[in-house]
Amino acid sequence: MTLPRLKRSTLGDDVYDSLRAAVLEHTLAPGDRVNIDALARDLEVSPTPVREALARLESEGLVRKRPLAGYTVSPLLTRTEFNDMFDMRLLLECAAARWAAERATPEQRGTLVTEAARTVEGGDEHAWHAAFTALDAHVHDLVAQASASPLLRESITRLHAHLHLHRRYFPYAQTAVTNDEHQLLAAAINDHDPDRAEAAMREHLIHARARHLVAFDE
Amino acid sequence: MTLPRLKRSTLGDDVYDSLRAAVLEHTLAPGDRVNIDALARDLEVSPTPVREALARLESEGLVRKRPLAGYTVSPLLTRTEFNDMFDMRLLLECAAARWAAERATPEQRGTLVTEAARTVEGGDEHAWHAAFTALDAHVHDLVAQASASPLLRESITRLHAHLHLHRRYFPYAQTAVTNDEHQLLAAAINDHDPDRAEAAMREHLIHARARHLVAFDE
DNA sequence: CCTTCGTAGATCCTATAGGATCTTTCCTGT
DNA sequence: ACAGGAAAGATCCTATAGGATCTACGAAGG
Repeated sequence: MTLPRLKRSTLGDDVYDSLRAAVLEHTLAPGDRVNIDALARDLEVSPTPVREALARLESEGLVRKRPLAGYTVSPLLTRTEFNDMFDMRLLLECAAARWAAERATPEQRGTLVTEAARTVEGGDEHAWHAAFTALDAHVHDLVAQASASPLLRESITRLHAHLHLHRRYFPYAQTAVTNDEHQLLAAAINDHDPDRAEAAMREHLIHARARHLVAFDE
Repeated sequence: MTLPRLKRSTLGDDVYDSLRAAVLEHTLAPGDRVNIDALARDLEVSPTPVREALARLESEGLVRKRPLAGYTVSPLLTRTEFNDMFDMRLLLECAAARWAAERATPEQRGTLVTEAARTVEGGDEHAWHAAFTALDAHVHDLVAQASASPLLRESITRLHAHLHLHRRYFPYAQTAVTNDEHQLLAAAINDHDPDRAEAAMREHLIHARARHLVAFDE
Protein backbone atom coordinates (compact mmCIF):
# COMPACT_ATOMS: atom_id res chain seq x y z
CA MET A 1 0.00 0.00 0.00
CA THR A 2 1.20 3.48 -0.76
CA LEU A 3 0.14 6.38 1.40
CA PRO A 4 0.27 9.95 0.13
CA ARG A 5 3.60 11.33 1.17
CA LEU A 6 2.90 13.74 3.97
CA LYS A 7 4.52 17.07 3.43
CA ARG A 8 6.21 18.42 6.49
CA SER A 9 7.91 21.41 5.07
CA THR A 10 10.03 24.21 6.36
CA LEU A 11 9.38 27.90 6.00
CA GLY A 12 12.26 28.17 3.60
CA ASP A 13 10.54 25.82 1.17
CA ASP A 14 7.25 27.66 1.38
CA VAL A 15 8.93 30.99 0.82
CA TYR A 16 10.72 29.49 -2.15
CA ASP A 17 7.45 28.38 -3.74
CA SER A 18 5.88 31.74 -3.12
CA LEU A 19 8.79 33.72 -4.52
CA ARG A 20 9.17 31.49 -7.52
CA ALA A 21 5.51 31.97 -8.39
CA ALA A 22 5.81 35.70 -7.84
CA VAL A 23 8.70 35.93 -10.28
CA LEU A 24 7.04 33.76 -12.92
CA GLU A 25 3.83 35.77 -12.92
CA HIS A 26 5.67 39.07 -12.80
CA THR A 27 4.42 40.07 -9.37
CA LEU A 28 8.12 40.60 -9.00
CA ALA A 29 8.94 42.05 -12.39
CA PRO A 30 12.19 41.43 -14.31
CA GLY A 31 14.82 43.92 -13.23
CA ASP A 32 13.17 44.72 -9.91
CA ARG A 33 15.34 44.97 -6.88
CA VAL A 34 14.41 42.43 -4.23
CA ASN A 35 14.21 43.88 -0.76
CA ILE A 36 14.75 41.03 1.67
CA ASP A 37 13.35 42.79 4.72
CA ALA A 38 10.27 44.00 2.86
CA LEU A 39 9.59 40.52 1.54
CA ALA A 40 10.01 39.09 5.00
CA ARG A 41 7.45 41.54 6.35
CA ASP A 42 4.97 40.80 3.58
CA LEU A 43 5.27 37.06 4.06
CA GLU A 44 5.31 37.50 7.85
CA VAL A 45 8.51 35.57 8.34
CA SER A 46 12.04 36.52 9.26
CA PRO A 47 14.67 37.40 6.67
CA THR A 48 16.50 34.12 7.25
CA PRO A 49 14.24 31.77 5.26
CA VAL A 50 13.77 34.46 2.61
CA ARG A 51 17.50 34.55 2.13
CA GLU A 52 17.63 30.79 1.81
CA ALA A 53 14.89 30.80 -0.83
CA LEU A 54 16.72 33.48 -2.79
CA ALA A 55 19.88 31.41 -2.80
CA ARG A 56 17.99 28.60 -4.50
CA LEU A 57 16.31 30.91 -6.97
CA GLU A 58 19.68 32.34 -7.90
CA SER A 59 20.98 28.87 -8.64
CA GLU A 60 18.10 28.50 -11.11
CA GLY A 61 18.82 31.83 -12.71
CA LEU A 62 15.55 33.45 -11.73
CA VAL A 63 17.25 36.09 -9.60
CA ARG A 64 20.75 37.50 -9.60
CA LYS A 65 22.92 38.36 -6.65
CA ARG A 66 25.29 41.25 -6.29
CA PRO A 67 27.38 40.63 -3.17
CA LEU A 68 26.63 43.08 -0.38
CA ALA A 69 24.09 44.83 -2.58
CA GLY A 70 21.17 42.44 -2.67
CA TYR A 71 19.23 40.47 -5.23
CA THR A 72 17.44 41.58 -8.39
CA VAL A 73 14.95 39.67 -10.51
CA SER A 74 16.70 38.42 -13.64
CA PRO A 75 16.03 40.70 -16.62
CA LEU A 76 14.15 39.52 -19.69
CA LEU A 77 16.25 37.70 -22.25
CA THR A 78 17.77 39.61 -25.12
CA ARG A 79 16.90 38.51 -28.61
CA THR A 80 20.17 36.60 -28.80
CA GLU A 81 19.61 34.85 -25.49
CA PHE A 82 16.06 34.07 -26.48
CA ASN A 83 17.24 32.39 -29.66
CA ASP A 84 19.80 30.47 -27.66
CA MET A 85 17.04 29.26 -25.39
CA PHE A 86 15.04 27.97 -28.33
CA ASP A 87 18.11 26.25 -29.74
CA MET A 88 18.31 24.45 -26.42
CA ARG A 89 14.62 23.65 -26.50
CA LEU A 90 15.04 22.19 -29.97
CA LEU A 91 17.90 20.07 -28.74
CA LEU A 92 16.28 18.87 -25.53
CA GLU A 93 12.62 18.63 -26.39
CA CYS A 94 13.09 16.95 -29.75
CA ALA A 95 15.07 14.26 -27.98
CA ALA A 96 12.37 14.07 -25.34
CA ALA A 97 9.69 13.58 -27.99
CA ARG A 98 11.71 10.84 -29.64
CA TRP A 99 12.38 8.99 -26.43
CA ALA A 100 8.80 9.40 -25.30
CA ALA A 101 7.62 7.74 -28.51
CA GLU A 102 10.02 4.88 -27.82
CA ARG A 103 9.62 4.40 -24.09
CA ALA A 104 6.43 5.95 -22.71
CA THR A 105 4.05 3.75 -20.76
CA PRO A 106 0.53 3.16 -22.10
CA GLU A 107 -0.88 5.36 -19.33
CA GLN A 108 1.48 8.20 -20.26
CA ARG A 109 0.47 7.99 -23.91
CA GLY A 110 -3.16 8.11 -22.88
CA THR A 111 -2.89 11.17 -20.66
CA LEU A 112 -0.79 12.92 -23.24
CA VAL A 113 -3.42 12.49 -25.93
CA THR A 114 -6.14 13.61 -23.53
CA GLU A 115 -4.31 16.67 -22.26
CA ALA A 116 -3.18 17.74 -25.72
CA ALA A 117 -6.81 17.73 -26.81
CA ARG A 118 -7.95 19.96 -23.95
CA THR A 119 -8.78 23.56 -24.69
CA VAL A 120 -9.09 26.50 -22.39
CA GLU A 121 -12.56 27.87 -21.70
CA GLY A 122 -13.59 31.51 -21.44
CA GLY A 123 -13.24 33.65 -18.35
CA ASP A 124 -11.60 37.03 -18.25
CA GLU A 125 -8.64 37.63 -20.47
CA HIS A 126 -5.95 37.45 -17.84
CA ALA A 127 -7.15 34.22 -16.29
CA TRP A 128 -7.61 32.68 -19.71
CA HIS A 129 -4.09 33.55 -20.72
CA ALA A 130 -2.71 32.12 -17.51
CA ALA A 131 -4.66 28.91 -18.02
CA PHE A 132 -3.46 28.54 -21.59
CA THR A 133 0.12 29.06 -20.50
CA ALA A 134 -0.24 26.46 -17.76
CA LEU A 135 -1.75 23.96 -20.17
CA ASP A 136 1.06 24.41 -22.67
CA ALA A 137 3.65 23.94 -19.96
CA HIS A 138 1.81 20.88 -18.75
CA VAL A 139 1.78 19.21 -22.15
CA HIS A 140 5.47 19.79 -22.62
CA ASP A 141 6.19 18.44 -19.17
CA LEU A 142 4.18 15.31 -19.92
CA VAL A 143 6.40 14.69 -22.92
CA ALA A 144 9.51 15.30 -20.86
CA GLN A 145 8.23 12.95 -18.20
CA ALA A 146 7.35 10.28 -20.74
CA SER A 147 10.91 10.38 -22.06
CA ALA A 148 11.83 8.34 -18.99
CA SER A 149 14.97 10.41 -18.48
CA PRO A 150 14.94 12.26 -15.16
CA LEU A 151 17.89 14.43 -16.12
CA LEU A 152 16.34 15.42 -19.42
CA ARG A 153 13.09 16.31 -17.73
CA GLU A 154 14.86 18.43 -15.15
CA SER A 155 16.77 20.36 -17.79
CA ILE A 156 13.59 21.04 -19.71
CA THR A 157 11.83 22.22 -16.58
CA ARG A 158 14.62 24.67 -15.92
CA LEU A 159 14.37 26.08 -19.41
CA HIS A 160 10.63 26.44 -19.20
CA ALA A 161 10.91 28.66 -16.17
CA HIS A 162 12.80 31.17 -18.29
CA LEU A 163 10.40 30.73 -21.15
CA HIS A 164 7.52 31.47 -18.81
CA LEU A 165 8.98 34.88 -18.04
CA HIS A 166 8.33 35.82 -21.66
CA ARG A 167 4.92 34.28 -21.97
CA ARG A 168 3.20 37.48 -21.01
CA TYR A 169 3.94 38.77 -24.48
CA PHE A 170 2.57 35.80 -26.36
CA PRO A 171 0.01 36.78 -29.02
CA TYR A 172 -3.39 35.44 -28.12
CA ALA A 173 -4.58 34.84 -31.65
CA GLN A 174 -2.41 31.85 -32.39
CA THR A 175 -3.39 29.54 -29.60
CA ALA A 176 -5.52 27.35 -31.84
CA VAL A 177 -2.50 26.53 -33.98
CA THR A 178 -0.53 25.67 -30.87
CA ASN A 179 -3.22 23.27 -29.84
CA ASP A 180 -3.23 21.55 -33.21
CA GLU A 181 0.51 21.09 -33.07
CA HIS A 182 0.26 19.58 -29.62
CA GLN A 183 -2.25 17.08 -30.89
CA LEU A 184 -0.07 16.05 -33.82
CA LEU A 185 2.80 15.55 -31.40
CA ALA A 186 0.71 13.52 -28.99
CA ALA A 187 -0.60 11.34 -31.81
CA ALA A 188 2.91 10.56 -33.05
CA ILE A 189 4.04 9.60 -29.57
CA ASN A 190 0.93 7.54 -29.08
CA ASP A 191 1.72 5.68 -32.31
CA HIS A 192 5.22 4.75 -31.13
CA ASP A 193 6.64 6.73 -34.04
CA PRO A 194 9.90 8.39 -32.91
CA ASP A 195 10.72 10.04 -36.22
CA ARG A 196 7.31 11.61 -36.56
CA ALA A 197 7.28 12.66 -32.90
CA GLU A 198 10.63 14.39 -33.19
CA ALA A 199 9.59 16.08 -36.41
CA ALA A 200 6.32 17.24 -34.89
CA MET A 201 8.14 18.71 -31.91
CA ARG A 202 10.63 20.44 -34.18
CA GLU A 203 7.86 21.97 -36.27
CA HIS A 204 6.05 23.07 -33.17
CA LEU A 205 9.07 24.71 -31.60
CA ILE A 206 10.14 26.46 -34.79
CA HIS A 207 6.67 27.91 -35.14
CA ALA A 208 6.56 28.82 -31.47
CA ARG A 209 9.85 30.66 -31.79
CA ALA A 210 8.51 32.61 -34.74
CA ARG A 211 5.34 33.44 -32.83
CA HIS A 212 7.36 34.76 -29.91
CA LEU A 213 9.94 36.65 -31.88
CA VAL A 214 7.47 39.28 -33.03
CA ALA A 215 7.51 40.59 -29.45
CA PHE A 216 11.14 41.58 -29.96
CA ASP A 217 10.38 43.90 -32.87
CA GLU A 218 10.05 47.46 -31.72
CA MET B 1 41.25 49.72 -20.31
CA THR B 2 39.84 46.75 -18.41
CA LEU B 3 40.75 46.25 -14.80
CA PRO B 4 40.45 42.86 -13.14
CA ARG B 5 37.02 42.71 -11.58
CA LEU B 6 37.60 42.99 -7.87
CA LYS B 7 35.97 40.20 -5.99
CA ARG B 8 34.13 41.33 -2.92
CA SER B 9 32.43 38.20 -1.83
CA THR B 10 30.28 37.11 1.04
CA LEU B 11 30.92 34.29 3.45
CA GLY B 12 28.07 32.34 1.94
CA ASP B 13 29.83 32.25 -1.42
CA ASP B 14 33.10 31.14 0.10
CA VAL B 15 31.43 28.39 2.08
CA TYR B 16 29.68 27.30 -1.10
CA ASP B 17 32.97 26.96 -2.95
CA SER B 18 34.52 25.07 -0.09
CA LEU B 19 31.63 22.67 0.32
CA ARG B 20 31.31 22.07 -3.40
CA ALA B 21 34.97 21.14 -3.60
CA ALA B 22 34.64 18.92 -0.55
CA VAL B 23 31.78 17.00 -2.13
CA LEU B 24 33.49 16.63 -5.50
CA GLU B 25 36.68 15.26 -4.02
CA HIS B 26 34.83 13.01 -1.59
CA THR B 27 36.03 14.79 1.53
CA LEU B 28 32.32 14.66 2.14
CA ALA B 29 31.53 11.21 0.81
CA PRO B 30 28.32 10.25 -1.00
CA GLY B 31 25.67 9.27 1.49
CA ASP B 32 27.27 11.11 4.40
CA ARG B 33 25.04 13.09 6.66
CA VAL B 34 25.96 16.77 6.70
CA ASN B 35 26.10 18.25 10.16
CA ILE B 36 25.55 21.97 9.80
CA ASP B 37 26.90 22.94 13.20
CA ALA B 38 29.99 20.78 12.82
CA LEU B 39 30.70 22.26 9.39
CA ALA B 40 30.26 25.74 10.80
CA ARG B 41 32.79 25.01 13.52
CA ASP B 42 35.30 23.54 11.07
CA LEU B 43 35.00 26.49 8.73
CA GLU B 44 34.93 28.90 11.67
CA VAL B 45 31.74 30.60 10.60
CA SER B 46 28.20 30.58 11.89
CA PRO B 47 25.59 28.09 10.68
CA THR B 48 23.76 30.78 8.71
CA PRO B 49 26.05 30.99 5.66
CA VAL B 50 26.54 27.22 5.75
CA ARG B 51 22.81 26.80 5.44
CA GLU B 52 22.72 29.19 2.52
CA ALA B 53 25.49 27.31 0.73
CA LEU B 54 23.68 24.02 1.25
CA ALA B 55 20.51 25.43 -0.27
CA ARG B 56 22.44 26.19 -3.44
CA LEU B 57 24.15 22.81 -3.49
CA GLU B 58 20.79 21.13 -3.15
CA SER B 59 19.50 23.00 -6.18
CA GLU B 60 22.42 21.52 -8.13
CA GLY B 61 21.70 18.03 -6.87
CA LEU B 62 24.97 17.63 -4.97
CA VAL B 63 23.23 17.31 -1.63
CA ARG B 64 19.71 16.32 -0.65
CA LYS B 65 17.51 17.83 1.98
CA ARG B 66 15.11 16.08 4.26
CA PRO B 67 12.99 18.73 5.98
CA LEU B 68 13.70 19.03 9.69
CA ALA B 69 16.24 16.24 9.44
CA GLY B 70 19.18 17.86 7.71
CA TYR B 71 21.16 17.40 4.54
CA THR B 72 22.98 14.37 3.14
CA VAL B 73 25.52 14.19 0.34
CA SER B 74 23.83 12.79 -2.76
CA PRO B 75 24.54 9.07 -3.17
CA LEU B 76 26.45 7.71 -6.14
CA LEU B 77 24.39 7.11 -9.25
CA THR B 78 22.90 3.72 -9.89
CA ARG B 79 23.78 1.99 -13.09
CA THR B 80 20.51 3.17 -14.64
CA GLU B 81 21.06 6.75 -13.58
CA PHE B 82 24.62 6.60 -14.81
CA ASN B 83 23.47 5.48 -18.21
CA ASP B 84 20.89 8.23 -18.24
CA MET B 85 23.64 10.72 -17.51
CA PHE B 86 25.66 9.52 -20.46
CA ASP B 87 22.61 9.69 -22.70
CA MET B 88 22.39 13.34 -21.69
CA ARG B 89 26.08 13.85 -22.30
CA LEU B 90 25.70 12.36 -25.76
CA LEU B 91 22.83 14.71 -26.45
CA LEU B 92 24.44 17.86 -25.07
CA GLU B 93 28.11 17.42 -25.81
CA CYS B 94 27.66 16.18 -29.36
CA ALA B 95 25.67 19.31 -30.08
CA ALA B 96 28.35 21.35 -28.36
CA ALA B 97 31.04 19.79 -30.53
CA ARG B 98 29.05 20.49 -33.67
CA TRP B 99 28.37 24.09 -32.76
CA ALA B 100 31.92 24.62 -31.67
CA ALA B 101 33.14 23.48 -35.08
CA GLU B 102 30.74 25.95 -36.65
CA ARG B 103 31.11 28.96 -34.43
CA ALA B 104 34.28 28.89 -32.34
CA THR B 105 36.65 31.83 -32.56
CA PRO B 106 40.18 31.28 -33.88
CA GLU B 107 41.56 31.75 -30.37
CA GLN B 108 39.23 29.10 -28.97
CA ARG B 109 40.25 26.62 -31.65
CA GLY B 110 43.87 27.30 -30.84
CA THR B 111 43.58 26.77 -27.10
CA LEU B 112 41.49 23.70 -27.63
CA VAL B 113 44.15 22.06 -29.79
CA THR B 114 46.84 23.02 -27.30
CA GLU B 115 44.99 21.80 -24.23
CA ALA B 116 43.88 18.58 -25.87
CA ALA B 117 47.52 17.82 -26.60
CA ARG B 118 48.62 18.33 -23.01
CA THR B 119 49.47 15.31 -20.93
CA VAL B 120 49.74 14.91 -17.22
CA GLU B 121 53.19 14.52 -15.71
CA GLY B 122 54.20 12.17 -12.89
CA GLY B 123 53.84 12.90 -9.21
CA ASP B 124 52.19 10.62 -6.73
CA GLU B 125 49.26 8.58 -7.86
CA HIS B 126 46.54 10.56 -6.18
CA ALA B 127 47.73 13.93 -7.42
CA TRP B 128 48.24 12.54 -10.89
CA HIS B 129 44.73 11.19 -11.01
CA ALA B 130 43.30 14.48 -9.82
CA ALA B 131 45.27 16.35 -12.45
CA PHE B 132 44.09 14.04 -15.21
CA THR B 133 40.50 14.46 -14.13
CA ALA B 134 40.86 18.22 -14.09
CA LEU B 135 42.41 18.23 -17.55
CA ASP B 136 39.61 16.11 -18.98
CA ALA B 137 37.00 18.38 -17.46
CA HIS B 138 38.85 21.38 -18.81
CA VAL B 139 38.92 20.09 -22.38
CA HIS B 140 35.21 19.34 -22.31
CA ASP B 141 34.49 22.75 -20.89
CA LEU B 142 36.50 24.39 -23.64
CA VAL B 143 34.31 22.67 -26.21
CA ALA B 144 31.17 23.71 -24.34
CA GLN B 145 32.45 27.26 -24.18
CA ALA B 146 33.35 27.29 -27.87
CA SER B 147 29.80 26.27 -28.74
CA ALA B 148 28.86 29.88 -28.06
CA SER B 149 25.72 28.81 -26.25
CA PRO B 150 25.72 29.90 -22.60
CA LEU B 151 22.77 27.70 -21.73
CA LEU B 152 24.34 24.64 -23.29
CA ARG B 153 27.57 25.26 -21.45
CA GLU B 154 25.79 25.63 -18.14
CA SER B 155 23.88 22.38 -18.62
CA ILE B 156 27.08 20.55 -19.44
CA THR B 157 28.81 21.99 -16.40
CA ARG B 158 26.01 20.73 -14.19
CA LEU B 159 26.27 17.25 -15.62
CA HIS B 160 30.02 17.16 -15.17
CA ALA B 161 29.69 17.79 -11.47
CA HIS B 162 27.81 14.54 -11.16
CA LEU B 163 30.24 12.78 -13.44
CA HIS B 164 33.08 13.96 -11.26
CA LEU B 165 31.61 12.13 -8.29
CA HIS B 166 32.29 8.89 -10.13
CA ARG B 167 35.71 9.77 -11.43
CA ARG B 168 37.40 8.22 -8.46
CA TYR B 169 36.71 4.84 -9.94
CA PHE B 170 38.12 5.55 -13.36
CA PRO B 171 40.67 2.98 -14.49
CA TYR B 172 44.10 4.54 -14.78
CA ALA B 173 45.29 2.44 -17.67
CA GLN B 174 43.13 3.96 -20.38
CA THR B 175 44.08 7.57 -20.07
CA ALA B 176 46.24 7.50 -23.16
CA VAL B 177 43.24 6.52 -25.28
CA THR B 178 41.24 9.34 -23.77
CA ASN B 179 43.94 11.75 -24.75
CA ASP B 180 43.99 10.52 -28.34
CA GLU B 181 40.24 10.94 -28.59
CA HIS B 182 40.47 14.47 -27.29
CA GLN B 183 43.00 15.31 -29.95
CA LEU B 184 40.84 13.90 -32.74
CA LEU B 185 37.96 15.98 -31.44
CA ALA B 186 40.04 19.13 -31.21
CA ALA B 187 41.38 18.62 -34.72
CA ALA B 188 37.89 18.26 -36.17
CA ILE B 189 36.72 21.43 -34.46
CA ASN B 190 39.83 23.22 -35.58
CA ASP B 191 39.06 22.18 -39.18
CA HIS B 192 35.57 23.67 -39.05
CA ASP B 193 34.15 20.21 -39.65
CA PRO B 194 30.89 19.85 -37.68
CA ASP B 195 30.08 16.31 -38.78
CA ARG B 196 33.49 14.99 -37.88
CA ALA B 197 33.49 16.90 -34.59
CA GLU B 198 30.14 15.50 -33.57
CA ALA B 199 31.19 12.00 -34.57
CA ALA B 200 34.45 12.29 -32.65
CA MET B 201 32.61 13.41 -29.54
CA ARG B 202 30.13 10.57 -29.89
CA GLU B 203 32.90 8.02 -30.22
CA HIS B 204 34.69 9.49 -27.26
CA LEU B 205 31.66 9.45 -25.01
CA ILE B 206 30.61 5.95 -25.98
CA HIS B 207 34.07 4.70 -25.16
CA ALA B 208 34.14 6.71 -21.95
CA ARG B 209 30.87 5.18 -20.87
CA ALA B 210 32.22 1.71 -21.52
CA ARG B 211 35.37 2.52 -19.56
CA HIS B 212 33.33 3.70 -16.60
CA LEU B 213 30.76 0.96 -16.63
CA VAL B 214 33.23 -1.69 -15.54
CA ALA B 215 33.17 -0.05 -12.11
CA PHE B 216 29.56 -1.12 -11.79
CA ASP B 217 30.33 -4.81 -12.12
CA GLU B 218 30.63 -6.48 -8.76
C1' DC C 1 14.61 -12.77 21.51
C1' DC C 2 11.98 -9.34 19.27
C1' DT C 3 8.98 -5.45 19.38
C1' DT C 4 7.20 -1.24 21.39
C1' DC C 5 7.55 2.75 24.01
C1' DG C 6 9.64 6.66 26.34
C1' DT C 7 13.22 9.66 27.42
C1' DA C 8 17.71 12.16 26.73
C1' DG C 9 20.60 14.13 23.59
C1' DA C 10 21.71 15.97 19.28
C1' DT C 11 20.32 18.58 15.39
C1' DC C 12 17.60 21.50 12.83
C1' DC C 13 14.96 25.77 11.88
C1' DT C 14 13.54 30.49 12.71
C1' DA C 15 13.78 34.97 14.83
C1' DT C 16 16.39 38.77 16.35
C1' DA C 17 20.26 42.00 16.89
C1' DG C 18 24.28 44.46 15.54
C1' DG C 19 28.25 45.50 12.61
C1' DA C 20 29.46 46.36 7.72
C1' DT C 21 28.40 47.96 3.25
C1' DC C 22 25.86 50.28 -0.14
C1' DT C 23 22.70 54.04 -1.77
C1' DT C 24 20.70 58.38 -1.73
C1' DT C 25 20.48 63.01 -0.64
C1' DC C 26 22.19 67.24 0.30
C1' DC C 27 25.73 70.47 0.59
C1' DT C 28 29.89 72.80 -0.62
C1' DG C 29 33.10 74.70 -3.84
C1' DT C 30 34.44 75.89 -8.40
C1' DA D 1 24.90 75.29 -13.06
C1' DC D 2 27.63 71.36 -12.31
C1' DA D 3 31.00 68.20 -10.24
C1' DG D 4 32.71 66.26 -6.15
C1' DG D 5 32.24 64.76 -1.51
C1' DA D 6 30.25 63.77 2.98
C1' DA D 7 26.71 62.25 6.02
C1' DA D 8 22.29 59.99 6.95
C1' DG D 9 19.42 56.35 5.91
C1' DA D 10 18.41 51.99 4.08
C1' DT D 11 19.87 47.45 3.22
C1' DC D 12 22.66 43.55 3.55
C1' DC D 13 25.29 39.93 5.97
C1' DT D 14 26.64 37.25 9.95
C1' DA D 15 26.35 35.61 14.61
C1' DT D 16 23.72 34.02 18.41
C1' DA D 17 19.84 32.12 21.05
C1' DG D 18 15.82 29.43 21.85
C1' DG D 19 11.89 26.62 20.49
C1' DA D 20 10.72 22.54 17.66
C1' DT D 21 11.78 18.27 15.66
C1' DC D 22 14.30 14.23 14.90
C1' DT D 23 17.43 10.32 16.34
C1' DA D 24 19.40 6.97 19.31
C1' DC D 25 19.57 4.38 23.19
C1' DG D 26 17.73 1.72 26.79
C1' DA D 27 13.85 -0.30 29.39
C1' DA D 28 9.53 -2.67 29.67
C1' DG D 29 6.35 -5.92 27.84
C1' DG D 30 4.95 -9.75 24.80
